[in-house]
Amino acid sequence: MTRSKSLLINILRNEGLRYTSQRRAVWDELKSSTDHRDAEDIYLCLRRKKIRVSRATVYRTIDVLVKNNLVRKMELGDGRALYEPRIGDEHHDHIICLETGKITEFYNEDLEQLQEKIVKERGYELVRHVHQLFVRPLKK
Amino acid sequence: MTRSKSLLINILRNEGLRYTSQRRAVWDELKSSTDHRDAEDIYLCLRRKKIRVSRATVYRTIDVLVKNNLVRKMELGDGRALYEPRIGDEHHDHIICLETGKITEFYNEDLEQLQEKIVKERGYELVRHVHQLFVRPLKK
DNA sequence: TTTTTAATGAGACTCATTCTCAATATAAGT
DNA sequence: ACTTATATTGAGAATGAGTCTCATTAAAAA
Repeated sequence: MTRSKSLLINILRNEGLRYTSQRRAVWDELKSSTDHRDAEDIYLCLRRKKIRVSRATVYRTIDVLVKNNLVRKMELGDGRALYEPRIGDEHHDHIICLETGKITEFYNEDLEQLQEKIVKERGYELVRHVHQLFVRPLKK
Repeated sequence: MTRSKSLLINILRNEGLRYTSQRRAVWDELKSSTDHRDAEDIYLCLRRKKIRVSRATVYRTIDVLVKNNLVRKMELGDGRALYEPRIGDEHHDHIICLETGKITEFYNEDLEQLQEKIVKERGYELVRHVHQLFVRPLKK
């Protein structure tokens, strides 16, 4: 049994959920690439591979994976969301190029601490954050 | 003619758009409060005041106002958006309390500069950014 | 095995938002 | 002012991501 397979089994067990072929397939598909993909893309790729799974199950499974930090959800702000596998990865935010659509990841410790400080000063504790930088290539 | 009325007229002129009672009504409604409100709320408030306007026009008008910086759009990430008037206001981001739903605005110069630095290092120019801190009240 | 209970799939549904297009209103031209 | 040309509007249909329902199917327990 591979490490990531047992990882999935453990997560499902902790959630009181069963280990099914569909859940395995969704997780396998997600971790097959480090791209940022939407649920529809995952669904279509599985169907193309002749794996019987429904959209509902793809959405339901991704929710479980996100909740258990196997997958990171990135909301685009217009109602769409992209997902990427978190195979032992560090937290990061995204730079989205408006011209090319390219998505770059970034992480900055000062920025993280600044956020913590800002909410603490106002009597809050940070649960999660959304931080996206929409950019254009610098003209030379 | 009030300052904000002529402001709207100028914006519409620049966009090659006509000054209509509906567009005036949407802007009047938006600037009547500094709250973060959704398009449906604007629509319903106008209807309650017996102003004849359609949802389509509310959405269309808000888009123009956002494009011209009379209104700030805040995307909640789940497909909904809230709007607030920008009457000579400074840029700010939002802290959203997950328990009470309360929205607090914040602005931090260091954070703004850090963002600029992060994208510049990667050969980009910052166009806009989305930054939301989802929080919980600190337990005493 | 048999039983119990959870998971699945097809498609209906939701909800914010956008689109369509005939009817109407605005601004320009005279 | 009046007419004309064109932009705007409204009602409701359409969209699209995501969720829900519930009869059927599949895991796990007994």
